[in-house]
Amino acid sequence: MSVEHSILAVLSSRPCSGYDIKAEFEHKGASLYWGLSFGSIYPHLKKLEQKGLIQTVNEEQGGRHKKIYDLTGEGWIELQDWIKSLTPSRVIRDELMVKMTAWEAALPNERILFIDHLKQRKKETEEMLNYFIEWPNNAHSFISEFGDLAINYGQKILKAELEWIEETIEHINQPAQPPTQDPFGMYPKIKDRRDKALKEIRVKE
Amino acid sequence: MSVEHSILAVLSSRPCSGYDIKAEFEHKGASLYWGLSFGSIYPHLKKLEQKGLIQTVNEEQGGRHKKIYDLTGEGWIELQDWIKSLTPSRVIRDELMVKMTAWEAALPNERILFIDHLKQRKKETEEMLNYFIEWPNNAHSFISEFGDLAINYGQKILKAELEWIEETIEHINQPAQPPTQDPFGMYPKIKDRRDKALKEIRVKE
DNA sequence: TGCGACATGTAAAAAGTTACATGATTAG
DNA sequence: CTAATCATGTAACTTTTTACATGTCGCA
Repeated sequence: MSVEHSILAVLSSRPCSGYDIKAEFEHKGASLYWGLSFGSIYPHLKKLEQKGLIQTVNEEQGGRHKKIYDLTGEGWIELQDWIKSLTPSRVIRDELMVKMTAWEAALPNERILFIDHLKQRKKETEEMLNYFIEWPNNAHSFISEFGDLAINYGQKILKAELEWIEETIEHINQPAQPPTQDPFGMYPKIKDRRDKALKEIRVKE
Repeated sequence: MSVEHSILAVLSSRPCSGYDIKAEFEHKGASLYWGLSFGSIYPHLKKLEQKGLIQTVNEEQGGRHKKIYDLTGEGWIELQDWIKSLTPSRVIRDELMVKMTAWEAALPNERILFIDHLKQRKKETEEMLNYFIEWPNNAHSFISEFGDLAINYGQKILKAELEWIEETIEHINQPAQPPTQDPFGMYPKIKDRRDKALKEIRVKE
C-alpha cells in the first residue's frame, strides 16, 4: 500500500506535522503526483508510529498543539525498500476522455459545446504548467537532481497536452465528420436506440 | 459520482452485459481512461436499474445465464447531463514520480538503480502506445470522430513520455550532479538525519 | 473582534478491491 | 477431458472522503 509510503517519502525531505504533509501534497513537489485529505493523513500517521516507522520528535501541547514526526531508522529502511521495489502500473482516470468517447452517441448535435470543456481543461493545464515552471525559480524549496527530472516530466507532458488541446479545438471548429471507423454501421443504430428510448419518456408523460 | 456515469457511457455505444462492460474497460476505448472490477460493476448495474437509468433488454436464464442491459430514456438524459456538466480536475497519481522526489534523500548512492524503473516504465508505455496505434487499424470497433481525437490524445501524451524516459536514462548515466536548488543547505542535513536514524537501529541490535 | 490560516482528530458514509462461490461453453 | 473463457453475484475487507468538533494565533 503506497499511501503510507508516500507519507514516508514526504517525511524524508524534512520532519513534518500532519498539517505540513497536507501542504506538501497540495502545494509542493508531491502535489502533482499524489493527494490525501486530513481524514486520511492523521490515522495513517498514528499507524506509522505504532509500526515504529516514524516517531514524534517535537510536541507542543500548550497553546497551539502541534506534533512533528520524523522517520525512524526502520522508517528509512522501509522507504528505501519501497523505492527500490517494482512500481505498479499507473492508473489513468480521465473523466474528460470518457465523456469524449461517448459524446457523439449522446449529443451528436452539440459538438461545439465540447470546446467549453477543452477551454476549461486548457486553463487548468496552463496553471499546472506555470506552477511547474515557477517552482525551480521560487528558491524556497530543496530540489534534488532527481526532483528536477520529475519537474521536467510534468512540464513535458503538460506541454504536449496543451498542443493537443489547441489542435482539437481547431478541429472541432471545422464541420462535423463521419465516424472514422464504423464497420458494422453502428452510428445509425445508436441514433435509433437513443431516439426510441427518449420517445418512451414522452409517451409516459 | 462518475463511476456509474462511465458505465452509462459504455452502454451508450451498445447494449452490454456486466461482463462486456468489464471487457470494454479492459480492452477497448475506455481502457486507458477508466477501470473497474466485477465486484464493483454488478452492484452498480443493480443500482442503475433500480434508479431506472438502465433496463434488462435480454436475459438468458437456461444454460449460460446472461443479462444484457441498455439505457432507458432517463438513462440517456442522465448521460447527456453528465457529459455536459463541468468535469472535476484530473487526479494524477504517479507512484514513480513520488519515488523519484524522495530517491536522493533515501538512496543517494544508488542512482543507477533508477534506470531499471525507467526501463520498466518504458516497456509499459510502449505497450500502451502500440495498443493506441493499432486500435484504429483493427477494424473491430466503432470509432467516432471524437473517439479518434481521444486516441490522438493518448498517443501524443505517451510519445512525450517516451521522449522524457530516453532523455532521463541518458542523464542518469552521466555522473551525479549536486542538487539543482538547495538554498538552506538541506542536502547535508538530510544525510545527517538519515545516518543518525540508521545508526540507532544498529545500537539496538 | 472577527476572519483566515494553523492544527488535530473522529465518525459516518462512500467507494472499490479481493476472494470466494457457482456454473456453462468452447477449443484443442 | 481439461483448460480457458464466458458469466453473475456476494461478503469481507480496505481505503478514502466528507463532515463535524475543537481550539490557537496573528493581523487588520
